[in-house]
Amino acid sequence: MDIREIASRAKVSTATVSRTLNNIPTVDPRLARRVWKVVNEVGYYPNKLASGLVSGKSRVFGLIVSEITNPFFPEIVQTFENLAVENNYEILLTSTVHDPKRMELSVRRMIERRVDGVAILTFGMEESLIQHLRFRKVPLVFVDVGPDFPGVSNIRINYQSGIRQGVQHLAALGHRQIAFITGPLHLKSAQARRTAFEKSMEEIGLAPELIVEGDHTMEGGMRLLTQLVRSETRPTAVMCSNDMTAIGVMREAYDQGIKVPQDLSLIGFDDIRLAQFIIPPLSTIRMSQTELARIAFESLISETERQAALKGRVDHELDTSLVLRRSTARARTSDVDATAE
Amino acid sequence: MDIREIASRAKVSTATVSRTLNNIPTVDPRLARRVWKVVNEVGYYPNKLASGLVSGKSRVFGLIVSEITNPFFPEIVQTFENLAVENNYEILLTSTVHDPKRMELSVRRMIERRVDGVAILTFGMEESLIQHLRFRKVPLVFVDVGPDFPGVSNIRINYQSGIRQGVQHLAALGHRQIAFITGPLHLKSAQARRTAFEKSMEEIGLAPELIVEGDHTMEGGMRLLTQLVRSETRPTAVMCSNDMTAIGVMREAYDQGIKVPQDLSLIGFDDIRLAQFIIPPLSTIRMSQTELARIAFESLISETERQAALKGRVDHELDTSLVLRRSTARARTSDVDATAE
DNA sequence: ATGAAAGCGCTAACAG
DNA sequence: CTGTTAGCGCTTTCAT
Repeated sequence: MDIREIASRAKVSTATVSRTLNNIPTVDPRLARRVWKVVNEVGYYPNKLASGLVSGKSRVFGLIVSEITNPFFPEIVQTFENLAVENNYEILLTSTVHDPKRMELSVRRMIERRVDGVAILTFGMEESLIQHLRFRKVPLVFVDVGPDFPGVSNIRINYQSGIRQGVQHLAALGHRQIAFITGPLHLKSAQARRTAFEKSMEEIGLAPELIVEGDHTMEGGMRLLTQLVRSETRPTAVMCSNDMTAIGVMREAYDQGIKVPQDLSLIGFDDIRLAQFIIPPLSTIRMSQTELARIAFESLISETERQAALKGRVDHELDTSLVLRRSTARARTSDVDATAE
Repeated sequence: MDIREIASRAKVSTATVSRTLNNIPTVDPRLARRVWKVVNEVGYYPNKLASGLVSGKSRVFGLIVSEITNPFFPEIVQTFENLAVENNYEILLTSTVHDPKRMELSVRRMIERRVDGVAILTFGMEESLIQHLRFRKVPLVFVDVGPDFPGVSNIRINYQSGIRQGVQHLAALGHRQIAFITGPLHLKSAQARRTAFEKSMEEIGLAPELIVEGDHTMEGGMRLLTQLVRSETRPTAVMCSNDMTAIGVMREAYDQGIKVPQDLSLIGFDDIRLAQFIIPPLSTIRMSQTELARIAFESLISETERQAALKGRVDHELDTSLVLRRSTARARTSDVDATAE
């Protein structure tokens, strides 16, 4: 069942069938009706491989993530898919699982399928690979780390806004010994979070001294809590570079009989869904995953539909902000007294 | 840059280029080398839309899930993608978000992109939609609910094995009042779990009386724990039809000052990743998501590569089993005494 | 073993 | 506004 068959049954040309299917407004409504009738009767589904081939538009957007099982991503993928459906696109989902080979393969797969744009949400990507995409004029959108080329856009995260709120919240609760567990510092996003923490502390006259390097995993959080708790100046609150780390901290605290939030206040980062489900619900800095996905998708759409002439690199902004749940509490006054006496 | 360009640069025909790229063994190694050399030099990536169009094989498998953000699915999607990469396929991921329109759209999208097979992991799908796929001879694989057509395979979950282990574990711990929170009973999979529970209880001479209908959400779990706790025969242990429900129970128990596992033993179902992260780590019945994905993928591959003649409906089996963590404990002897006196 | 050539199903000029 | 027609880039007979 192909377009010719429909054309002959509806007694029009294939061009007319194509036009009606694509909602070109210039077709005579009477012919259009005839076409739709046949299309519905025979259950005709146009072949997108064929139309993509000839039109040069596949109507597929690539989405490269680091790991689908990383709780940060499902929400993003879902939102991306929702938007794809609304806009009549498909999504080609690919994960790098932190493997350079796999990353290269991702790019190759995108090109072979002739995607119309790709969102790269891996927090880091080799520049040589990007060139492959740019060479083919595929619109690209990155988070934070996009290189400065025409046609590649960036979503700049405002880490400072949320982290400052977190620090000030803790300070307001009477905390002075506030620790920070970073992410892997080879990631720019992890560096940015640490810097934001340092700045926020200094702003209010606190020394950002209790900073330890984590790895954005639960295991890392567990290990580092142990380390922090043994240090000379034991923190009364800890902020983490992501939620999984905070969850590790919470778990280890539980195992050691340290009560969150009574004995230790805790703030995460990202606001993955899981943050609401754990006990106690985790206060965290939200970096909205649905917003992120939406911005990425819209960037791609607008870049795709723009005339080739005025390809630009647009910077988008995404704010972060504190969402309070139940993992923070006032610093123990007894501690303060003890120090005071 | 197309196959003709490569052919002319390598001084061979396009047919030879095509053959070498597809690893057809009959090409002269000397020619093949020439071709590969040019391909690599110019960075040629064959157009899969074109090859799909002519060969009739898109090398895309559809994967329909109910919701990407449902913690049950990310592991499945990741495994599916891993296997796709290994086998040189892409995955067309679609979610129904419990919306019949969206479900219909999913099927349409699959057909329009000419997928070579589709795995339907939505626990329920209208038969009329399935016909669209079957009409086009697209191999299908379902979980539990696949209709009895040639070319559609089924993965049968053995709910009984794991649920029996759970019940017996609880019984061995001295529990007699064991409640069960079901899923939405319009789902066959939820019914099957309840039935398995009833049977397991009866096997050991316990009456499966404390059964309440949930909805597989955390909120449902919270609500139903409240209800159970107020009932005349208050349970000392509860099993849930899925992990999210169990997490809701745990959360509500925490809020009410009921300690898990000391005051209440709890067992979930699925073994989503989250089960390990919550506090205390949740004991649950594992239905391996990676295994499920692997079986689905392999079913599709083998059905795709089979000669059209011998299309069959293969049934696959997936076992479930108890994984013990820290949400169960011995029933309070004081309670038993109290009842005895 | 290799090449020439005929399409796969569709869109987009172009002509009418 | 509609139809004719020339491809899109590739695979696959069919000859050679």
